[in-house]
Amino acid sequence: MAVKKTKLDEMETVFAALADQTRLRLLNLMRDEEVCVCFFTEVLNESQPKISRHLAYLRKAGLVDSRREGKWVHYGISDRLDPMARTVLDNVLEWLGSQEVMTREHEELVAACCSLDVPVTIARAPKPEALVEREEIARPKPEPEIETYLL
Amino acid sequence: MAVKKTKLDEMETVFAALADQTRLRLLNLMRDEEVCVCFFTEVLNESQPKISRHLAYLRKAGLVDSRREGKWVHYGISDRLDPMARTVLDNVLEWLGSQEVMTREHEELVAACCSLDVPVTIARAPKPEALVEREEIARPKPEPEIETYLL
DNA sequence: AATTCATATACGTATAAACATATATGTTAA
DNA sequence: TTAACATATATGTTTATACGTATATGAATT
Repeated sequence: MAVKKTKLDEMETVFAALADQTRLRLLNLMRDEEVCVCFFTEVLNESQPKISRHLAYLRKAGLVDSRREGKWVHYGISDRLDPMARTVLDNVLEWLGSQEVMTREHEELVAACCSLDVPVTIARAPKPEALVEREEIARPKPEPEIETYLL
Repeated sequence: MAVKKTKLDEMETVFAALADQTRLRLLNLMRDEEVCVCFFTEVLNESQPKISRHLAYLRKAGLVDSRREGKWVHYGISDRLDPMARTVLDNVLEWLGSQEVMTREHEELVAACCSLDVPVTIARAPKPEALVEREEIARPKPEPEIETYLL
């Protein structure tokens, strides 16, 4: 016997999910696309259980979806949101994006994806595709050309 | 020694304020203009202390302002909101307005302002101006004409 | 000044939520 | 099968929050 969830219930749920700074920071990082848990943990410099718990909260609230890829789990903003919730979430991301501190954290994520010198915890983790592409565009790898020349 | 409030703090505060159904219902009623506390209590059919407490929460969060007029106190949406918060709140009101239950509650407020047969608790309370004007436009009073005719 | 009316706040209780630490669970490699 | 890696969940503690009931506070009337 499922309890019917009203729109007001949904509103309360969505705003409760947004009423926490750690969760806002998580949403900021996954603004462009899904991100692996280990990257959240690394960039936000928070404990793994804490990050995991907040991600679970966001998922239960319906704001994000998760996908497992072997040992790795990715979280991204849900593409099945109620239009109203989607609008509010867009507002949130814009508000976050207007803050230098949040912009900097997102840049740290980008840096973590592009840098070759990263902690072992994320060294082998699957990187967000869009950010990896940015790497290839911004920094063409010199190694392949050198090797080809030697051959 | 005031603690400096960051934008992330403000976001958390705003969304925490929105994360309660009673408070959402209150915002819905004051969407057009300020409303006297007694009308909130009457229309939402909730206890006075409960209403008062939630209004205080909204005021502390900066979403609403209050104004005393003798024995009566009016609450309305603040006109000094951060633009980002304002955008979110506008979308909240739109989300609320899309719900039949919320539309009906707002209509109850209008009815309470226009009806001549109301509980003594709000019979003498100052009515929201915009809604009163709507009364004059929508329902011209027949009594004044009858009285004038008798005279 | 006492009384009435309108609203704010106090008090006690129950529930929810955030957190650090510990541990369980799921996947992969050896 | 065991061990390593990545993530989810359990546990105990602290803090915040919502609520009903009671009371205090502020304004107006008598």
